[in-house]
Amino acid sequence: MTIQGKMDDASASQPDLLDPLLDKIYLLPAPSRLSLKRYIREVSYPKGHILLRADKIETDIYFIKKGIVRAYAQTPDNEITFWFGQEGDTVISMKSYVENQKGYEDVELLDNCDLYQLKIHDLQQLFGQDIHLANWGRKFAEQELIKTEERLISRQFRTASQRYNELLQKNPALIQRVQLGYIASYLGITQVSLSRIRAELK
Amino acid sequence: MTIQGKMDDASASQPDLLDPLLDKIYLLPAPSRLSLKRYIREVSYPKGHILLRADKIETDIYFIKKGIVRAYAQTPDNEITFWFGQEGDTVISMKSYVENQKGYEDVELLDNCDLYQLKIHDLQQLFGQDIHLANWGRKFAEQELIKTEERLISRQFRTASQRYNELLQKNPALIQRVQLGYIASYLGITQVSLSRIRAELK
DNA sequence: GACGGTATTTTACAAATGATAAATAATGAG
DNA sequence: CTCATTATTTATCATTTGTAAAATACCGTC
Repeated sequence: MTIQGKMDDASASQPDLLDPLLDKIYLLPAPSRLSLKRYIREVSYPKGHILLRADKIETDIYFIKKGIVRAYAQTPDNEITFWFGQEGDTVISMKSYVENQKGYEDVELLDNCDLYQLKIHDLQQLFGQDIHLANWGRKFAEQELIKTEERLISRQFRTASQRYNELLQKNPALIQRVQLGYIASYLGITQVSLSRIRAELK
Repeated sequence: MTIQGKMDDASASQPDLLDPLLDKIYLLPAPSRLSLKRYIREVSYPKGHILLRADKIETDIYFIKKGIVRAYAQTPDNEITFWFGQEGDTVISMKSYVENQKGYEDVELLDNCDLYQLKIHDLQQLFGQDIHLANWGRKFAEQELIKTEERLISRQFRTASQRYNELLQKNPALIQRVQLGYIASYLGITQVSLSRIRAELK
C-alpha cells in the first residue's frame, strides 16, 4: 500500500481539527486514517436542533468540532439530563451503535454546532477490512467505557455536593455554558438543592 | 492458515464452558479462537479470596465459570459494593486493562469460584496480529460499555425502590446468593432502607 | 434604560432517608 | 439440639431533600 502525495479534499481547506480528534483515540497509520476520513463529512446544525432521538435507531455518530450538547431521557413525569458533550466529544447512541436498537436518549444542541458525521454502517464495514481500524474502534469503545465507568463511580460514591465541586473543578466552563436546571438534573438533585449547595460555598 | 485436526488440550477433558463464553462476545473463526484459547487457563480460588485489588495494576482478566463475586470500593468511612459478577461475567479492572492504571475496586469471591484466566498482555499482543481478535476485543469492550451504561441509566433514572424491584425481576437468584447488606450498598441505600422497601412489598 | 420573559434563589412546610440502638430471625459449630 | 454469631427487621428521632410558591436577579429587545 502506498500513501498518496496529494491531500484529501477535506483536509485542504483549513487547519484540521479532525486529525487530532481521531489520533486521540488511537494513532492510525496514514492509509487507514485516510480511508476512515473518506467517510466523514462536516455538518452544522442550529441551537435547539435534536441530533439524536430516543425513539429511533440512529444511523450516524458525530464528533463535536464546535459547540455543546446535552443528552436527556424522558421519564413519565420529567426529563433527566445525564450527559454533556463539548468540543472533542463523541455524540452517539450506544444502543444503536452496538446493538442496532433504540437508545434511551435525545440529544439536543445547546449552541449552534459544527459536527463531524460518520455513518455507523460505513464504520462497521471498515472494521472488517482493516485491522488498524478495528483496533481504533476497540480503543474508541474502551475509552468511552472508561468515561462511562467514571460517571457511574462518581454517581455511586459521591454526594451531589461533592459531584458539583468535582464538576466545578474539572469543567468550570460547563457551568458557565449550561443553565443550572440541567446541571441539577445531571447531578440527580432538584434545582432548589443545587441552589442550596451553591449558597453554602459562599 | 490451516486448522489442526487434533483438539487443543483444554477442550479435551470435559464439556467446555469456555467456547460459548467466547462466542457470546463475537463469533470467531476457528483458528483465531484457538490462538486465543491457547492463552487461557483455568484457576480456582476459595470463598473470601480477593481476586483484584484497587491499589495495584492488574495483569489478568477473568471469566467466571462457576461462582459469584462482588466488586467494592473503599471510601474513607465505609465500603461500597457496586457490581456483582456471576457465571459468564467478566471480572476485570477496566482501568488496568485500558489505561494500565490502578482501578477503583477490590473484587472478592463470595463463593468458591472456578475462573478462566487470561493475561492482558497476551490479549493485547493478539489484537495487533489478528483482525478477528481485534474485532472480538472491540465487541467485548462494546458489550461491557452497554452494560455499564445500563447500570448508570438505572442508577440515574430510577429510585432505589424501583431498582430493587428491577433486580428482583431480572436477577432473583442474586438476592438469594448475596447478603442484603451488599445489595443495599449496591442500590445506594442503607440496609435499614432496604428493609423498609422489602417490608412494603408484603 | 424600561419591560417582559426566563433563570435562579429563597422560604416554608412535607416527605423521605439516615443513624443509632434494640429486637428478632437465621445460620453454623460443637 | 443448644448456644453463639451473624444477618435482618423494627422503632425512634434527627437530618436531608423535595415540593410549591414567591422573590429576586439576569438578559435581550425595543
